[in-house]
Amino acid sequence: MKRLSVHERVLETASKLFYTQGYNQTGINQIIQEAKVAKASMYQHFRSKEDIAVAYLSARHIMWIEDLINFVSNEKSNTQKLIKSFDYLIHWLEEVDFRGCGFQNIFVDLPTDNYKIKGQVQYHKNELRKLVQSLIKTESQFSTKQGEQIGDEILILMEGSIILSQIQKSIWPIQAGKRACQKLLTNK
Amino acid sequence: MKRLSVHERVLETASKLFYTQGYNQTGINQIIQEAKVAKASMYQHFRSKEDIAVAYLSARHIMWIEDLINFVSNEKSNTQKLIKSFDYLIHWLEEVDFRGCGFQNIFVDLPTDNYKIKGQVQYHKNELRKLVQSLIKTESQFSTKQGEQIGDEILILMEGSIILSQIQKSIWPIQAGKRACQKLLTNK
Amino acid sequence: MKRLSVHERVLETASKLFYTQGYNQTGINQIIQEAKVAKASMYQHFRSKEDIAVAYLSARHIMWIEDLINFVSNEKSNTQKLIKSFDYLIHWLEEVDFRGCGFQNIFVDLPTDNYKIKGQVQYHKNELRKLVQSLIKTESQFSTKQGEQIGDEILILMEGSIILSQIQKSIWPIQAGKRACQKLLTNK
Amino acid sequence: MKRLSVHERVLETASKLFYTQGYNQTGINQIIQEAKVAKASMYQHFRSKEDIAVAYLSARHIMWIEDLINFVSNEKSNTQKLIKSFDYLIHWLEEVDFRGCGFQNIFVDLPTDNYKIKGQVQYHKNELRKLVQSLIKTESQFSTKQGEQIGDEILILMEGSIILSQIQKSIWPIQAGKRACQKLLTNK
DNA sequence: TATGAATGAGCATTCATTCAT
DNA sequence: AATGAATGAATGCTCATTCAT
Repeated sequence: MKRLSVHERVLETASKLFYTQGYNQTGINQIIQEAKVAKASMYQHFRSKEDIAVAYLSARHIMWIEDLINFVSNEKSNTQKLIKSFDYLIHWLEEVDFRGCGFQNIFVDLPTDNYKIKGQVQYHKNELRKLVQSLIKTESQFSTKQGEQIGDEILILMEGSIILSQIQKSIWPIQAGKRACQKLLTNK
Repeated sequence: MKRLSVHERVLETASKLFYTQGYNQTGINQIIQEAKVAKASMYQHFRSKEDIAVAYLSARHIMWIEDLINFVSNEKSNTQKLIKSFDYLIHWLEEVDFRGCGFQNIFVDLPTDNYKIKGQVQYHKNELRKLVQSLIKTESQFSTKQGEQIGDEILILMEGSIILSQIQKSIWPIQAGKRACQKLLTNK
Repeated sequence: MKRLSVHERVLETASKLFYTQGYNQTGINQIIQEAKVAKASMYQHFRSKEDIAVAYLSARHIMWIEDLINFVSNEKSNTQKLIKSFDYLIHWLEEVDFRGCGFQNIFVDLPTDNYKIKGQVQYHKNELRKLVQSLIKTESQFSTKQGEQIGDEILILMEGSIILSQIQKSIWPIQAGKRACQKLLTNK
Repeated sequence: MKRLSVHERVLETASKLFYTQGYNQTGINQIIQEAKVAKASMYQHFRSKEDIAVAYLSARHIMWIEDLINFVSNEKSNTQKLIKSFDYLIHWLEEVDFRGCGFQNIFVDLPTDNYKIKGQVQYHKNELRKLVQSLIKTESQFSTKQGEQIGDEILILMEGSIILSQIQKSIWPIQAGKRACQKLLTNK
């Protein structure tokens, strides 16, 4: 009566655990136990714990960006979409009890030379940067240069909102981020 | 010819290692080895690894805030001091090869119930918040409410600058933070 | 476009690996991977890793003895053939970078009760013994008893030459064996 | 009521197991279980299984050479001592049920790049070579060159006797070795 | 106060083999 | 005849902590 494949169950379970408990706090044993999979079965699908993390981040990237785009899709202007992005953060982070960004979280307590996982994180943040910049660029009130700069500034607000809301377990940092975003986009 | 006490040597070594390698990446054995202290001696001064972390964060808080205040002390206005704060971030993070914020870093991959360490981090970020707000408040151009809000927005910029410069191993996120800070402080 | 059967490919691959890497150093997975055979297919042809080893030794025995006989076939007398045997050892062991005797090698780090494999090794060494003795027996200068004894002595020299050349990764032990063989055969 | 230290118990147990079962057949778990030592205690005394093997070989070398010298010490001439050496092999190998040479045995099924252990084996065999040659050299009937050569030939006989007696689980290979040794030493 | 020795529980990973199709 | 998926048991090793002196 198993509906999901081993691969799916492992990835799903690991994703949940990596995100909610942290990467270092999650052992292989817990993953296979909760995924109801034999250890060797798991290792047939993933070469290492690191590889599971890469798959987790890869999938999370796609979903997260998709959800964000979806969440702001009803806004008329790109300016409004950017501002609405902070409502997305609120919506998301409240739901997960302010567990913060899975990408940030996994990045900061990794051995220095773990390039695979770190690379995934960098890729995700780069893609987010591109997305934000693409939304800005079409706004006629900014020059290309101005647009790029404001894009980065909004990115910083997003990252800061996420990490501080996690530490303070509160919504206010995201609200502050949103306010600042509005000011940057509307005050020329 | 040991000049420092056991307590000091452990704390100093652990601090360096926790910050540069990460908390979970640093084992008790490495600490005592590099501190040249017997294991049981260490445990006589610190009940647990967790306790060392608390002491580390406690000391780091004082130093960090002090350094920041010091760095901006030559600026004439508080507005200038706030903007200069981002130069402090640049100065500091370049020096440590963009290792990010020791408080953020330790917070995000901890067992859920580790309130001691998490509390220290929250305390530090709260104190930073107070500091920023105190600098804003005396600026006559803002109402109390406005000042509090802008303070939080700048805080978000700081946190975002730090974490993103860590992920991207680059200075640009801090520069973006600084630009945004300037806009927020000067555009009313 | 597979030219060889599953059975052949497994046996060939395993033989190469067992000999060059060692039996315990070679896993089933490496065998099936390099043989490009599905695991279950392999197990349809061989009940166990042990069985593959038996087949490997069995085939190796035939080939090795054949090669030896061939190598010395141009010598006129049996005495000359026996001495030439040591040149065979040199020729062979240099080629395989002094990897030693596949039979000796597999014998010595096996579970005590692995009679199947050990039996194959014993069989091979017995056949070699018979071969050496048969070459001696027709030499008129020795009595039957003398011949048997000298045969065993030469056998010892062969075994010692092989194992010591492996440990020392050098040709000199085989040369010493050859010298001793000559003395035994010519000094009555 | 433990009379032996952890270090001693581990080394003693491991030595027994490595020799009687083989290196690859012996797991860390069996060692600590039989030595009645906690795993982490063991790892405080030995960095790795490999290191235990090195210590085992190192101790075994000293003991084995000592025993050999002792066994032949009553013989009058060095020639007699060399011949008596084969009685030592018989005495020893019968006692251990023809388990062969611990050095040979560990050498042949090791990963190619295990230089630490292989180095110990080479060292041991080199020392044995020196010992045999030193016994030969003082025998006036041989020139230096002749002595060196005969020394190596006897060495080959020893190695061959040991490995073949192990495979055949019999005394005859050692007796053959002894006979050949006698011939080499007495027939000029 | 200081310490070397010891520990149990846990880590990620690999093993040869079998099952279901 | 052939195979991809799955498995339980074992591998060597590291963890933060405590004990005995």
